[in-house]
Amino acid sequence: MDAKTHAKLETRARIMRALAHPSRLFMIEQLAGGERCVCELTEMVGSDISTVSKHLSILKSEGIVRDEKRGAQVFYSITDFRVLRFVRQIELLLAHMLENQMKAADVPQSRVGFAQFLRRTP
Amino acid sequence: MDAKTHAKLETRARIMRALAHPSRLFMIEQLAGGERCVCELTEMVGSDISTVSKHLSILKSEGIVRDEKRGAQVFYSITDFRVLRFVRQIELLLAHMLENQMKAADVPQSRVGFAQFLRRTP
DNA sequence: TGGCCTCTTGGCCAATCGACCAAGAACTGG
DNA sequence: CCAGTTCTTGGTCGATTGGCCAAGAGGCCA
Repeated sequence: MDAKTHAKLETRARIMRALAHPSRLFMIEQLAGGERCVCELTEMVGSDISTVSKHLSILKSEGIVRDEKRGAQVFYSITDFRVLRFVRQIELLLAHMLENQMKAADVPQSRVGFAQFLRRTP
Repeated sequence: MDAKTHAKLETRARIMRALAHPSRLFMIEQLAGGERCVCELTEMVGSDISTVSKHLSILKSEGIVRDEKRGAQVFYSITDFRVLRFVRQIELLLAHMLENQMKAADVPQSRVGFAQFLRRTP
């Protein structure tokens, strides 16, 4: 693995890591509906405000969100809504992977459809 | 944040976390070219074989790769190639976010194009 | 069988993460 | 100016991560 390749993968990994936390994903979903100040997000997430602030700074450091100070409040918003499409794709990915697992399981007579499987595992 | 929402986000986050490591992303890229046994991947990554094995088990536990034992070797392969498209999308995302940052920077006379910017920061 | 190869697992350790609290910076309104 | 609100930052602490080594399971072949 040469240095250039490693640098590129390191960058990819940093983005992934920034998105790899439920609270951060939650805030991104909330910001999909428009900008929010830190105290609003704190209320929604339910953690300490300092925790939320740090989560936001992680997202900001990766360029995923942008902040704008207005008075005493700081409003955060999504810089590129494509990131939203990106994180939501995981749902599709999961569905496909589940489907593959079903196939691999080699269910006799294929009596268990994917839809039924999904229904049974909420 | 209700329990159902949290569970869904937790799942998304787990996938992200599994992908949030340079070596794991590297192995996924390598597996794009077809199945590989652990020792081949170890050779490519350059870490200890036990480290590589653990990385693979993380990817496997999230259903991203599949393993098949043949003799003394264990061959890993990608379960759904959509995951490849997914991780590669980060490049596009990054490009768009950089572009946004350029706009936000409010460069006078817009003399610095995005392409030039990219060239200057390898 | 015995030695070799391949891989996984457990143990250990340093580094990082994520939570909260406390302190303080910055703005607002009385 | 002072009190109150909003937010960030530093500190601390337990949990998790990621690396290597050592041990052992399991397959292959002389």
